[in-house]
Amino acid sequence: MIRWYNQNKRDLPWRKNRDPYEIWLAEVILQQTRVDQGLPYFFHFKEKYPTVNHLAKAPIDDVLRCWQGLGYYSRARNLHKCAKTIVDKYNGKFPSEREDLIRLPGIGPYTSAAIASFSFGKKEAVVDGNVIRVVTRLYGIEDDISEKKTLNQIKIIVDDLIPKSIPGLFNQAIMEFGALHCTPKKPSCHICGFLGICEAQIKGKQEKLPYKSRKTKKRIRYFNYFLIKINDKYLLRKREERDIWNGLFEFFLIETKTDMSFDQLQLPDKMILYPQEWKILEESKTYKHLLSHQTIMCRFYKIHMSKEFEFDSKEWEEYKLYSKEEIDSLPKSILIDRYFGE
DNA sequence: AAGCCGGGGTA
DNA sequence: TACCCAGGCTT
Repeated sequence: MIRWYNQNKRDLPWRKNRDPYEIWLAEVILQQTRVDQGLPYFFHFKEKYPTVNHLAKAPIDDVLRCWQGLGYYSRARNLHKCAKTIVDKYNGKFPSEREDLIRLPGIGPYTSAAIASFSFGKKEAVVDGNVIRVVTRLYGIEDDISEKKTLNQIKIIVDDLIPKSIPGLFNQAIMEFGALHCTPKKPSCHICGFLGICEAQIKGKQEKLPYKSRKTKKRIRYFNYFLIKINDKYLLRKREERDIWNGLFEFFLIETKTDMSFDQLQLPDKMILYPQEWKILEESKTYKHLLSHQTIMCRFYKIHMSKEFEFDSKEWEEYKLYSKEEIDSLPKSILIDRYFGE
């Protein structure tokens, strides 16, 4: 495995040194994210926030804006929380023990082992998607990886394999092997050093493993956004409920359970009461925005409002006016950003 | 233990 | 369309 790694490894920036800040930043960015997708974000974060102190001092909206487009935005909020904790409780220095690291926000079983082994040379085995795939194939484990006991079984195997002298190198090697060689589809078995040893390959089951029972079922939601512009400013609010895009900004939203035309929407009372004070200027096409667990069907309506219109009812209280320049600097979903960019 | 949280690449 | 990605948090 290590021989393969030395010959085939990618030249990745966070492998250039053992700085725990860089390792941590890279690992959090790469959670459920491909290296190619995360790479530009890593460079941007490192440039804008050279140390954990810079990151801790930044406003959360700026951090989220830098994170925009990466998804799973709780990662960005926890990244920021963690930076503050490192500065406040650890004097700006990352702890080296896994049991301390795992208590920090956004750092779980994988990331704690990654930082401890890569940065501090600790013998802590990482179990990520790559390791799960490599191990279930090599050992022919057909158990359901949705179950914790299967993951524990994998952990025991890797704990036994990981060498005392070079734990970090081994962790890097097995993950890189999974990412580049032992891939989910069409693994490179024909040129594999484990040919004839790998249980999955011997049985011809390499693409059947790992087996996962859990399937995420999708929910369809209908978003109707109103672009309300007054004196060159737009009405936006920050999403703060337990839902997608927590912490990101959006236009005035009416969500419906079914596909509805504008006439069918339940408009705010003030708009029903004073129909002469507003009108629709434009209706967008329907955008289909795919998330891994939801499908958002979305339409944007440009609404003209008279300057006398009063946003004093409860339905508007979360919303405030922002200039175009301010909106550029605010964190938004890719859906909003794309539409507004047009 | 199960459900939730994004966006993009690939077959 | 379905699955996956250097997972973690909440319930």
